[in-house]
Amino acid sequence: MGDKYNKFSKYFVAVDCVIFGYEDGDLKLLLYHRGFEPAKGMWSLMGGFVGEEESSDTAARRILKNITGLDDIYLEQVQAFTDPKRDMEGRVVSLAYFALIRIDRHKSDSVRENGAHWWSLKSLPNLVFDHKEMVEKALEKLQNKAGLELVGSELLPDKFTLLQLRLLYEAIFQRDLDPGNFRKKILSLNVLQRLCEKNTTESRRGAHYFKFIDGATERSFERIVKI
Amino acid sequence: MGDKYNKFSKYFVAVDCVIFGYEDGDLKLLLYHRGFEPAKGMWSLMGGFVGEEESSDTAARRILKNITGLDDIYLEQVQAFTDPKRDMEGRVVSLAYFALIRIDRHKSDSVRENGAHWWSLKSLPNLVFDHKEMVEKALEKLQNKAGLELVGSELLPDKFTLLQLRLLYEAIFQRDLDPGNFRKKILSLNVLQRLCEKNTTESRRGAHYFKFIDGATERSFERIVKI
DNA sequence: CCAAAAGTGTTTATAATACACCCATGG
DNA sequence: CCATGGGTGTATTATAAACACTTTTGG
Repeated sequence: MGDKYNKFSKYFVAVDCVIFGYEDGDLKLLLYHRGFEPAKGMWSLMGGFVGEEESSDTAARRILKNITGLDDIYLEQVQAFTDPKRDMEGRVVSLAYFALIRIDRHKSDSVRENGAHWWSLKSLPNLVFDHKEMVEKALEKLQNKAGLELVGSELLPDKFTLLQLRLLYEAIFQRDLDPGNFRKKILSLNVLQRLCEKNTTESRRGAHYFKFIDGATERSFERIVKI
Repeated sequence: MGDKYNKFSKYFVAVDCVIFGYEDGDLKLLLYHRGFEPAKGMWSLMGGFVGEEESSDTAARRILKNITGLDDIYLEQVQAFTDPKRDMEGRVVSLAYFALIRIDRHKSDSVRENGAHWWSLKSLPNLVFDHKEMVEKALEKLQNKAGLELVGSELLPDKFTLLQLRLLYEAIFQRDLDPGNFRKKILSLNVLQRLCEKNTTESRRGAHYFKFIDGATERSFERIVKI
């Protein structure tokens, strides 16, 4: 490489992952207890520095793999955070990502070893630096995505009831949705297949399980939740 | 500052601006002829490196001010481009921004001095590096914004006809819009004020000029163009 | 029996779309 | 007088939202 840019400054470049999971009717975030300075002992997003041979996407995947053991995680860039004073230990430009994780699949022991913990979105602890702002922007992005296509395959188990799917959407949009209208809307997308099996633990009558039809284009081009 | 991060690598951090303008019924991009290596002589977005005391937002504003002489430019971050090989001259992480410029206001002599030129979005030249991808992502963001709130005050002159506004929207969404329906939709937002003056140069009958009502919340919370 | 979710159907309100039609006027 | 955009009105269709009602079953 040449030296054309040598008069300009270089900075650390990090990624921070806003990791969404869904469990017990609650949208959750995977946070960890920082084991190093600065801000040692405080709660923070999962992050790390971008290596010389990798893009930020690759770095984010590497970090998620380390923590959760998962390879095929849905990942989307949120935005860059670049305030010169955002990290008191040095000039760090951080690229926020959001990830969707199926909690039932990830390696929970690896998560625990890393001092990580799932926190309900409704009661987050104080976060270091500008991580709270990252969470807010990531939630906006998630709402945007979920409003245009059916998420769920990235967050729910293989089979799930429409109640579970609706509760997920209510958690994402943080408001109630009409059960009847939601059911009709979702089924009209033709991306779910009803299974014969029923879930009898969450209602007396029992609700059919559904699964995503393989290969059904999830991007339905119809608005699922009006924004 | 400490030395906690010293084992990690540092990279150049740049911003590249996708500068939209509107003129003669055409959505245009301000590009410039690179005067330095690498890729000297090719067309490129306006860009520059982020300084030690500034955020990337500030850097983008500084660059836009240098080129156009304008201070109050609408600016939004698009996304980070981080491929390790995206710039052959060194590891440069670039943050793409999109800007909306009123061509009638900017300092055209300063633009010319910088070797810059307005190109119609319909016939762009080949761009260096990943700048074409930046333009595509920026247009997506612009469509998203324009679909949810009335842009125009950032791109059109102080007074304009509804024909001009519709042509702007058709340029942004790259499809035709029904004149009657567009008019009703726009006027129902109650953010435009009809002036007594008429424009008689673009139609025989003459069309009323409109202007944006000061302080009218532009974010109308109604969808202007369905996506 | 009753509460609670499952599942279906109906009604109303609102928004998107298509398009007809008259107006004004420069060439 | 006529082509062109200005401007208004209306019919049709699609979608969102509200909500009534019936079914099922464990406690």
